[in-house]
Amino acid sequence: MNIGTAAEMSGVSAKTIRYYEDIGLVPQALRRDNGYRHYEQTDIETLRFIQHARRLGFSVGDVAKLLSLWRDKHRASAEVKSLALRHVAEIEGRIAELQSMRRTLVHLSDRCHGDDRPDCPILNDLAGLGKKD
Amino acid sequence: MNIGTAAEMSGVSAKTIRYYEDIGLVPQALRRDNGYRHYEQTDIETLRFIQHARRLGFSVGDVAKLLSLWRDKHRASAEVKSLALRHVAEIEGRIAELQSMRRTLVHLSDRCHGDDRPDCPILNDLAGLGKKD
DNA sequence: ACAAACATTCCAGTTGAAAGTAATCTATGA
DNA sequence: TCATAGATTACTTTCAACTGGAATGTTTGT
Repeated sequence: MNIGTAAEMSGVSAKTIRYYEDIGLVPQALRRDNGYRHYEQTDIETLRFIQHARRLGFSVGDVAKLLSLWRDKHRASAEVKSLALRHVAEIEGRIAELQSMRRTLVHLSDRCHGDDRPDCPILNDLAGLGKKD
Repeated sequence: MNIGTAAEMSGVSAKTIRYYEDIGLVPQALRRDNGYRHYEQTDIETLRFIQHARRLGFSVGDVAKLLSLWRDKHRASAEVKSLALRHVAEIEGRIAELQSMRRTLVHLSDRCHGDDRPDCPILNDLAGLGKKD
């Protein structure tokens, strides 16, 4: 099949498939006589694998590692797990940061009247005038 | 004071202060005879305000709005609150995405032996072979 | 025969928020 | 006096992962 069909079947755009080939994430596709890239079912599976991993937030670099582990039938699952857990830790770090921001903002918003009055704890806090409750 | 001192006192790097001036987030600093930018205590307060808002994840664009609300002594706190709540909603959206990723990854990792065996539910799932429990 | 849909390569641009680099000028302290 | 530190402007580069567009070639359908 051609790249367009591969794109549709994998959920990875044609543009992105070429890009992945470019950066070496996927091997160079075989070419037909007309120069068109040619894809098999196994290529689609690879692209889907990539797509799933990307949706789970793995970086392209991590996806490359996961792909190579996937292809290595003798890999130790420990390696995969460790990569996944490192990623989980990173995600948790980002969540913690965001939650901390959220807590502060919610707290400040709760104490802001949100009406016509100019008095606003949110601005006061940003200005460093926040008083502790 | 010079830009270096202002940077130190505000927590915003000199480079970034110039950048903020460049994009109009802060007004152009007054210049001394030697061409050096000159900062007063009030400028530091502004920079700190910006720094705090940035740390809470507000975009530079939002910070500009917050700054102008801060300067407007007659603003309605409702406007500030609405901006903050919109930002909270955005943060919550990002948190939800990350949590969904995390849940999936933790679930998969839990079922991965993480030893020498090659069998790995994480890779199986990425490959689309995940079985539901 | 001809248009449309699809393919190719190659180069550039996008996003946001800075940080890096270079060349030059000014100030400060031993 | 000279080294060093800090300042200036003006560009360029970074990060990540694509995306857009131009110019051109190929296939498919009517």
